[in-house]
Amino acid sequence: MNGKVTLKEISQMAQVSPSTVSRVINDYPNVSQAVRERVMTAVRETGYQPNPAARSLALGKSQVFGLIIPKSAASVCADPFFSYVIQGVAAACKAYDYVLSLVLFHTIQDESRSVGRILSQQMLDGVIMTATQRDNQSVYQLLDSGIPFVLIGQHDSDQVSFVDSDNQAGAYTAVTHLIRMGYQRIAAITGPLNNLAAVQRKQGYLQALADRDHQLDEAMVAEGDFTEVSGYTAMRKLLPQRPDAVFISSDLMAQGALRAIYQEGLSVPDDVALVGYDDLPPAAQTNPPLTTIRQPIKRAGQTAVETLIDLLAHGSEPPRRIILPTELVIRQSCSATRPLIREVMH
Amino acid sequence: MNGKVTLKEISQMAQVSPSTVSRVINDYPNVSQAVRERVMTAVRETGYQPNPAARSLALGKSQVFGLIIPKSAASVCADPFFSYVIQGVAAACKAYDYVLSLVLFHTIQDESRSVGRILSQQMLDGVIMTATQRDNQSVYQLLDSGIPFVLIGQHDSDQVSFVDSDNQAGAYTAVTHLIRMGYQRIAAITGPLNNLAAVQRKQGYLQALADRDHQLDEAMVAEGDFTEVSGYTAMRKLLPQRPDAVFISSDLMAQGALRAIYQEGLSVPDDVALVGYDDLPPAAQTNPPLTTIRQPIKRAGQTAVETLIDLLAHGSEPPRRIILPTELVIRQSCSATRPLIREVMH
DNA sequence: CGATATTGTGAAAGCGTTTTCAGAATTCTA
DNA sequence: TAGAATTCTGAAAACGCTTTCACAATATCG
Repeated sequence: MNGKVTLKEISQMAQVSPSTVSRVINDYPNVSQAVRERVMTAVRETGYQPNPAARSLALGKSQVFGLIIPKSAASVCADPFFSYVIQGVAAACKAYDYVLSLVLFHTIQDESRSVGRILSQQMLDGVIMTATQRDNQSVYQLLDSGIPFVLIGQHDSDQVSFVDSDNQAGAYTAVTHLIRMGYQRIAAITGPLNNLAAVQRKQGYLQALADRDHQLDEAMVAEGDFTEVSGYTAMRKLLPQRPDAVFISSDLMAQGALRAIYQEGLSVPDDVALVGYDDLPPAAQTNPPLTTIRQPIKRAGQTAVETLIDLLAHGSEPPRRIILPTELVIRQSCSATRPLIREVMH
Repeated sequence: MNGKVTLKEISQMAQVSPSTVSRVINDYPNVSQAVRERVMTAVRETGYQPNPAARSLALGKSQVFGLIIPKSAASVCADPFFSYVIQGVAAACKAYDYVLSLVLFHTIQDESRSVGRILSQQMLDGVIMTATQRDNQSVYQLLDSGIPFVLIGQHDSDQVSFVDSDNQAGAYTAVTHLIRMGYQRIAAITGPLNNLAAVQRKQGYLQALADRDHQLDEAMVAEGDFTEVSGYTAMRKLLPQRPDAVFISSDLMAQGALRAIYQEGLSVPDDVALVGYDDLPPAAQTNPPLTTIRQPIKRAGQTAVETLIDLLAHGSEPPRRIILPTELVIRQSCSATRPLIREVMH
C-alpha cells in the first residue's frame, strides 16, 4: 500500500509546516487541537510511517541494540542456554522499546573480523555479547570502539560491564550438597577451561571439597565443552574411577553423562548421583530428573539490557559488575535416602 | 575511541571533496591512485566508519531483514525448532551481507498491534515470519504494508510467498512406514489444528491409513500444540485405546509421549512404537532414539532469505511457493523385527 | 487597556551519506 | 599537435526527519 509517503506530503495535505507534523507525530505539546487533528487524519489516511533511517540520522541514535553470540552454529542450536539468553534480551528490548539485532558468529575467524563490520553495517546504540573464550579479541574491539557494551558472563579485563551469575558459589553449593548427602567419591565434569565461567565453577567444586577435607583426585576431573557429546565422553573417562557422584557444569553435559552411565548398565542415582548446572527445562525431563543449580538466564538477559540503558544514560564509567544469585534445585538424580543408608552402615 | 568522525572530516584531512571520499570508500573506479591512498590513510588513522543511518537514508535501503517469530516466550525457548530457524536465517543473512533483526512476539495481543510498530521503528528491507495461527492478522498486515515478505510455513492466502517442507508427504511416509512394519492400531498426536502444517500432517496420516484400507478411529487421534507437555497429555488420552504405534507431529511432543508411556510401565517400541517429526538433535538422544521425519529446518531458513532477496530483485509477483522435501529417518522407536513376529503369529 | 507572558506556527539549518552534473585535467587519435 | 575522447574531481542537491529560532497570535496581568 504505502511505504513511501513522507512527512512533507503529510504537511501539504494538512496544510501545515513539516515542523508541525513532526511535533504532532512525536506528541509534543504546543499544537492546537484543530491542527493536531488535521494532521492525524492525514497520517491515518495515508498510513504514513516515519522513515526510521531519517529519524536515526537526525536524532543521532537508532533505538537498536545488538546481541552478539560468538558460538558455532551447532552449539547455539543444541544448547537451550542461548534460546533463553535471546529470549530474555528480546523481551527486555521490547519492554524498553528497543529493537534487537541478532548476530551469530559461526567460526572464530569470522569473529574478530566481523566486529568492525557489525558496527558499521548498522547503527547500534549498544551491544550485548555472551561470554567467549578468555583470550578472545572481540571484547577489546568492542571496548575500543567506544560503543556502550555489556557482557553476559565475565571477562578478565576489569573495564567491561557484565552480568553474570555466581558461578563459584553455585558450584560450591552443588558440591556441598553432595558431600552432605554422604557421597565420598565426587567427580566433576567441567566446561572448557578457556571459559571463565567454567573455571569459576571448577573452583567452586575444589573449594567445597577442600572445605570439607575431601581429597582432590585429578583423575576425578574431566574437561568438557558444554556440549552433550563432550559430557558423554567425559563421563566415559570418569567411570573407571568409580565415582559415586558427579558435579557437571551444565545440564546438557549431564544428559550426555546420563547416556554414558546407562550404556554401562549403571543406574542414577543408585550407582552414580548427578548434579547439573543451569536448570533449563530439559533438566526436569531427563530420567531421572536432574538435581541442578538454577541460573536465572532470562533474567540475566533482561538485566543486561537494563544495564546497557543505564550505561547510555550515565556513561560507562565505572563499569557495572552485576552478579545474580543461583539456587539449588533438588530432584531425583541424587538420592535423598543415601545419607540415611550410609549412617546405618557406619 | 572514534564513533563520530564523519566523511566530511576525512575529506578535509585528505584535501579532497566529500564526493571523492565517498567514491573511495565504496570502491568506485575513476579515482586516481594518489588520491585514493590519501583518503585511505585518513580513514585508517581516524578509524572512520560510515554512518549506517545516513547511508540508509541516501540509499533508500538498510540491508536489514526482520525475522518475526510470533510465539509465546515459553515455546520459543523450549522448542529447538526455533533455534534452527533462527540459526538458518542468521547464517544466510550473514552470507548475503544482510543484518538480522529479531522480533519475538510474546502474546497474541502483542502481535497485531506490533507489526506496524516494527516496520516504523526500523528500516527493514524485508521480513521473514514463521507460521502462525491460520486466522492471524499479521500476515495480512505485512501483505498490506507492501514490504517484501516470506513466510516459513504456509498460509491460507495465496498471495504470500512461502517456504515450507512437504508436511503431508512427510506424514504419509511416516505412517506408511508403520503400516509396512505391520502395526495395526496406529494412533496420531497432531499439532494445533489452527496451524496449517498440523492440519497437513494430519491429512497425511489419514491418507496413508485410507490408502492401505486401515480403519480410522477418531478416538485414536489426539490434538496437541507442539509442546512437550501437550504430547504427554495427548498420549495419556490415547493409551486406553491400546495403540500399538503412534505417529506424532513433532519430536518434542514425542518426548512427552515417551514420558507418559514410561509412566505406565510400558516399553517402546515393544508395547508402543513411535514416529516423530522434525529430527532435531534431541530426537537422537531420547531413549530409545526416535524414528522421525527429517525436516530441513535450517535450510528452510536459508531458502527464506534467498527468496526474500529474489523478491527484492524481481518483485513480489507472482508469489513464490517453495516446498522442501522431507526424509524418513529410522531409529529404534519402532521395531524393525516386529513384522516378522507378526507374520509368525498369523 | 497597554505591557507582558504564553502558546502556536513556519523557515531554515542541520544530521552524514550518495549521486548527478558539469567542468578541469589528462590521455588518446590522426 | 589540434581536437576528441577519456579520466578525474568538486559543487550542490537530494534522502526524510528533528530542532532551533523567530515571529505571530493569543492569553494573562496589574
